[in-house]
Amino acid sequence: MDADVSAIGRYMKKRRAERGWSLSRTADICGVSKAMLGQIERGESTPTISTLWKIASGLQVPLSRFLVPEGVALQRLNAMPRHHDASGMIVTPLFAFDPALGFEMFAIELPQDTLSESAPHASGVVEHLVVLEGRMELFIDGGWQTLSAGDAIRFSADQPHAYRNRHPEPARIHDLIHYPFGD
Amino acid sequence: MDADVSAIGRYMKKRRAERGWSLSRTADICGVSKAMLGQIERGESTPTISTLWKIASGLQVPLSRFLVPEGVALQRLNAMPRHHDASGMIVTPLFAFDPALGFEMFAIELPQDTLSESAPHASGVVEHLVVLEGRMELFIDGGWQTLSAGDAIRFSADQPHAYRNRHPEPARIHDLIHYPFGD
DNA sequence: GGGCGATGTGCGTTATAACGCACACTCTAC
DNA sequence: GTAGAGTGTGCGTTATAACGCACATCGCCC
Repeated sequence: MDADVSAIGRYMKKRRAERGWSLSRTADICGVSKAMLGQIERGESTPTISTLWKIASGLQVPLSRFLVPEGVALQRLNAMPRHHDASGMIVTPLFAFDPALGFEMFAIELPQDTLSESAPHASGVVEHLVVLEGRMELFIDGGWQTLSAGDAIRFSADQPHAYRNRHPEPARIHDLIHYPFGD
Repeated sequence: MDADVSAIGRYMKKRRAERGWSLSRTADICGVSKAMLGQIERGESTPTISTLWKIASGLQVPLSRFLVPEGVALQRLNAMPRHHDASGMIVTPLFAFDPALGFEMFAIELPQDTLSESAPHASGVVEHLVVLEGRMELFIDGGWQTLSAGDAIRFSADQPHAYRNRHPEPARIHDLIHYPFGD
C-alpha cells in the first residue's frame, strides 16, 4: 500500500537520459538543485509534491506518470482474503485501489436469496459489473435489471444501488470501481 | 509554472468532509499524523509524494485528482486498436476505452495450442489479467508464468509479452488495459 | 603533458516536513 | 451544572528535504 517512490527516480533518470540532459541542465530547466535531482534519482530522497511538479514540468511529463506501477504483481486465488458481509455477499479483492490508476476490482459471489444494498459512492464514481456465472439483478435508476452470464454493465455509482440474487444458483461477478479524476 | 499546492489541501478537506471523517479518523486510515493533515489542509505545509500517496490511498482518490488544477483537461493516449492476430485468440470487448476512465476491458478466450504475442504498449500502460477458467501462461520479464483460474496479475505492458495455452481445455480470461495520461 | 569544461557525488548547512502531545473549544449525556 | 469524548490547532522536537559548494573523474583541445 506504499508508493514505490524509487520508481520516481528511475523514471526521472530514464526520461532525462532520453533527452540527453545532464543533471546541471535539468536543474536549470526544472528549477530544482542538481544535488536534489541526483538524490531523487538514486532513491536517497523523496521529493515534496511541489518539487516533483517542477521536475515533471521541466521534463514535460504528467506528474502521475512517475507513479504508474512497474513490474509484475501476481495474486493467487487462495491467497486472496474473502470477506463475507452481513448480506451474505462474498467479496474477494482482485486489485486493490491504486492512486496512480484510480480503480479497484473485486470478485463477488452472490448466493441464493442475497440482497446487498450499497449507499451512493462519491460523486463521479463509476462502477462496472461483469457477470461470470449465474444470474443476478442490479437495482439502478429506480428499477431492477436482470443480468446474465456474459453481461457487462457500466453505471454511475453515485446513487443508491443494490445487487440481489433470487435464483437457485449462486451468481459470480466482477466489480470494478473507478474513482473520478475530475469533479 | 508552480503547482497550485493549496488546491491539494482544499480538495483533501472537501473529500474528507464528504465522507464525514474527522482529522483523527483520517489520520488513522491514511497513516499520516493528524497535525500534518491539518497543516496540509490549511496550506501550511507541502507533503512529500510519499505522504500524499498515503492520503490518496486512504481517501480513495486518484493521485491525479490532487495534482491537476480544476478545470484543466487531461489527455490520454488513445487505446491502440486490438490486433486481430492469426493466433486463434478470441477477443470480445467488455468495456470500450473511455478517456475519462482511462481503461478498456476485454474477454479473451485462448483455445488449446494458442500463442499470441503482443508488441510493447506505450510507456506507462498497465495490464491486468484475471483467469476465469482453465490455465494459461503469460510471458513477462523474460520468462513464462503459469496462471490458473482465479489468479490475478498486473504487469507493465510497455514491454514485450505473450499469452499461450498448452492445455487441452480453452482458457478464458479478462484483460483490463489501463492507459496513462499523455506524454 | 596541462588546462578547461562537463559530469555526478558527497558534505555541511538551512529550511521545512512530519510527528507526538497539550490545549481550548464544542457537544452530548447524566 | 460536570464529566467525558470528539475536534482542530499550535508548539516544540526530530528527521529529512533541498540547497550551494567542493571535489574527483573524465573527455577534449592545445
